[in-house]
Amino acid sequence: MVDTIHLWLSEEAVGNYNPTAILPLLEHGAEHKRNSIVSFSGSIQNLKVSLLKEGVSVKGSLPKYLFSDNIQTLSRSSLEQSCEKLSDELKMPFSKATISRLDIAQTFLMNHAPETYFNCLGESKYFERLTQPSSLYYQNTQKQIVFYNKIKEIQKKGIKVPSVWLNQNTLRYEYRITKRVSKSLKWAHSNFDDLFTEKNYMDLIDTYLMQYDAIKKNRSVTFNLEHMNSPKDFHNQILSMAYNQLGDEAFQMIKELKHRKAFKNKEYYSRLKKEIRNLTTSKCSEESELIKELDLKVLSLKNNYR
DNA sequence: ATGCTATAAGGCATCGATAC
DNA sequence: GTATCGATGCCTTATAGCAT
Repeated sequence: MVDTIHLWLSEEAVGNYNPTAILPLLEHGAEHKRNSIVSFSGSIQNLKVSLLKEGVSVKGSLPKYLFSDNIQTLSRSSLEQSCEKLSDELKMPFSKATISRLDIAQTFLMNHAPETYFNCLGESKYFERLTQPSSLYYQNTQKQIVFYNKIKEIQKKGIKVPSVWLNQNTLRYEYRITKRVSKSLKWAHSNFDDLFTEKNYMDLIDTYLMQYDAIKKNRSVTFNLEHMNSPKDFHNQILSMAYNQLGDEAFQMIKELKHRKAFKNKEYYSRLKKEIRNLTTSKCSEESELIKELDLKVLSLKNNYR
């Protein structure tokens, strides 16, 4: 579940903080001097560590740190284990470190090539959708959602593909909170040890699933006599087909209308959009097989609670 | 169906500190 | 020195809920 993390442990939280004593514990240790301010940097395994006068910053992937790859995702107990390992190796209490970035991620084995699923994943409120050749991004200033081909990414980095993934379609879905972690999760604070409680761990999974859910899924619309019981149904199906054909264009048009202040009241724009959403997700449209498969696989994470 | 309002979420400006 | 990053508080916007 949890992949990359950024931790900050302030000098007060450490107690007897002495950067020079910790430096020998790091690999590739180096000293930096700028404007007569001295700091140190180095790493333990894959984690990048900076020792500053004000405190310690640690950045990197926790499952890689604990298991040397991020195929496995961290359970709640292994999260706690990674904290103990880190605290042990650096001899500092990292359970009280604050989290400044948190990535929740999972790799799914799919029936088709990862890229084929991108088209079914439409807009998401508050995010800008950006397509790349082998990845799909949703961005705003504090969060990021990414879908990508995990094997391709591994190969790009020149790492050997793990045997369990050979010849598999690996779709990775990541949800990254890059700013204001505690606010985003609605927690009073976001220290490392806040991740270990059952409630919070479940929060992470819920948030991850909710973000997936919030992405509008593109459906295929076909004229369907089954659900046609009134003239209104007929109209609605025709409308729904038209909107489906327009795709995102309809929403762009509403944006433009809004820019021109075309409607009398500001809430009309969101209501119109909601109407369109309802229409295009109604009975007369059909969920694609691809989305059904992805839905099933992502939502099955609920079973991995705890 | 239409209008008003509260709420919640992200954006933006700013500040202080770090990185280069 | 300047560019960048993270935290914070306030502002703006989208939307849901309620009332007409």
